[in-house]
Amino acid sequence: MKTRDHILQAATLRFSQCSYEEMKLRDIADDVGVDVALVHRAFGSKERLFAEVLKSVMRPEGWLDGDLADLIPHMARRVLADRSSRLGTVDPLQIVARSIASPKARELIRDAVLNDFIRPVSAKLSEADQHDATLFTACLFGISLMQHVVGLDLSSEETRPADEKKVEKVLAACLAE
Amino acid sequence: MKTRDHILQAATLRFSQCSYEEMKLRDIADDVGVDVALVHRAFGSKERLFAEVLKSVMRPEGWLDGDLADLIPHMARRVLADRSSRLGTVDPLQIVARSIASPKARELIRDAVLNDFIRPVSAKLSEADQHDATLFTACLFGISLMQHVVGLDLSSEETRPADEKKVEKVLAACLAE
DNA sequence: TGAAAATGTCAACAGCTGTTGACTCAGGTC
DNA sequence: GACCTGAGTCAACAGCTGTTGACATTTTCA
Repeated sequence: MKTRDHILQAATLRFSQCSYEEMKLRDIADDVGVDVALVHRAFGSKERLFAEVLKSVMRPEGWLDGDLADLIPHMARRVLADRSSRLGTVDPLQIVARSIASPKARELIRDAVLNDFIRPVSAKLSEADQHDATLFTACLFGISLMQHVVGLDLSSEETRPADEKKVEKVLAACLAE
Repeated sequence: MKTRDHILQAATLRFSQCSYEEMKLRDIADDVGVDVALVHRAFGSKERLFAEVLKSVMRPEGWLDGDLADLIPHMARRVLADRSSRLGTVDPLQIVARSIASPKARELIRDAVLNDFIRPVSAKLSEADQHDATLFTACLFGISLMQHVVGLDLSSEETRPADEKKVEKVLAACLAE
């Protein structure tokens, strides 16, 4: 595996754990064991590095495959998953949620979310409605943000199944015509 | 009106337009027409200034007054309001949404949201459920974020009434038992 | 009045962090 | 061997921004 790939991998993990501003190139350099200058030069700039991370992570296998009926419970489960079951994994929702307010990252995220999430979801609707798909995405982001970034729990271990059902209902309400 | 109040007012407006990191003390100084040092000293630190803004804005008149049945349409309307109808106004949701990912602001926001929003909403529920109230808050934040920070529209002028109805349904689904 | 406290200014510091230029070194190619 | 290219290191720069100390000015009040 090339060093460049190691850098991308380390950056992806970092960006899913902290915001664009919090994420220092020197942290990645330490993770990989190289100099900061190399991290910078490998992608040209921090901004372009973030763009690469976003690109690689917004098209994962099975992200938006299959049916709407599968998508909703899948997302509900994912978004309520607790920290222990997410160790080491990378969640695109979290990367987006963490850096969405950063001026440098905002436009990149805007485009990625629109093209790689909202539009595909919209296309799955019987009457393709971008407002509905955007509402759906908004709620998903809000939940992910609250749960993983702010740290206010939306679910406890005991009530997990009922909580997932409720989130499914909320998400379904976004897409109902 | 004392200069300190002018500073607080300018800061409130600024924080509702950009994130904690983006908001520079020098901007406020220019707004008010004083030196940066004064802005800093008036509140002790940028962080304490933000805390004051948060405190002053999270207890506005009529924020959470009245019935649950009123709260839902009120929030639906507020969260879909377009830019022109919000000129000069300050929306607590936006202040929170814009800075929620900032490490310095995160804890302050966490406490404020929990104490001044989630708990009061939870108390209004027939069976006070904090998970439900948190889900409600999460969706609200997500929608506000998408609409006002990211800039992806959830509604257009022509479809406004129907869009508000849909958001009401989504919010109601969060609180249904 | 006169002292002291508050209000405010100015300039400079300090720390961080992305970025860049100069250099080294290994490996492949002619 | 000579040359060149790409990977990598090192040190330093540059710009920003919260913060602070020293000083000037106004207000307060005994």
